[in-house]
Amino acid sequence: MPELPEVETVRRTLKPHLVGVVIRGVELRRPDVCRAFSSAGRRVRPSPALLLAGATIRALERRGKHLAVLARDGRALDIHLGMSGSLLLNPATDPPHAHVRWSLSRGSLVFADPRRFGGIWAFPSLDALRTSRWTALGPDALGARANDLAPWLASRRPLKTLLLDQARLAGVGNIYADEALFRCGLNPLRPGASLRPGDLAALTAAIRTTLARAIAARGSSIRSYRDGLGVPGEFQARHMVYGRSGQPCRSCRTTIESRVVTGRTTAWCPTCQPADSG
DNA sequence: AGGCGATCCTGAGGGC
DNA sequence: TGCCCTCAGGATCGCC
Repeated sequence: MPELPEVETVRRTLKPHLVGVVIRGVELRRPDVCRAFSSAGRRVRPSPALLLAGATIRALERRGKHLAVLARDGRALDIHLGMSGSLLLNPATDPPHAHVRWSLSRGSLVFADPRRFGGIWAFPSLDALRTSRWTALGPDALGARANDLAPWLASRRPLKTLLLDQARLAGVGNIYADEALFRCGLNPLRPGASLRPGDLAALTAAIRTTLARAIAARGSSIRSYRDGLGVPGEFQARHMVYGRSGQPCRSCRTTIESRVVTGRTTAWCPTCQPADSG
């Protein structure tokens, strides 16, 4: 479920409640959603200590769709919400599939993930996290620059595929790829190599604007997404193409088309995003 | 290189 | 009511 705007919203909603807080204990109800590493980089068995038991939380950071929880003593967690994951502060009752629960000096934090495509990666240092889990991530999409997209001009892959590639640009998923392409009028099936330099600038701006507006609306709640306090987002009401296949374009009334591209349902307006324009 | 399908999972929703 | 099928905000792996 969560792409960059949702993860950023979780980060922002949790931050004021978590920074400076002490983690009293960690309950690993499903240890298999956790992967832990030693300072030598070796895979080790996850334990409460590796999942920040006893730590004071120093900061929450985000890169793409990854959320990092950093402790004052250096320990670091990388949390990925996958398709159905959530991080909830002080839930009244535990949500279904609550796999990890942190007891805090004030309250508690729960990681739940029904489909278990997400998970928690524990590292002894932020450096270890950055040089392993985050090393293959491209620049964060929220600050995308035209230069980041320049290599796309040499690719024959469709724009949709390029946007989903986290190694090129980190944070864009299925919703915001389609929404950003609509915003700049580019057809998702066009190869990167068909773009002109001006298109790169327009696409870069569209990515940044789409993500920023989605964050301002606190993300998109299609079915299950909630922020760190359990509140749904509101950006889904403003989707122009995602989930609107067969409905009239909100700009020109043309019927929205859809097709599977790289395994993901892709929606676009054939009039606003013509296949041959360029 | 890169494209494709299968795979990891559970749950919601539609059709019958 | 129940069963079966399809689909879902992600990412990885093996195979051509």
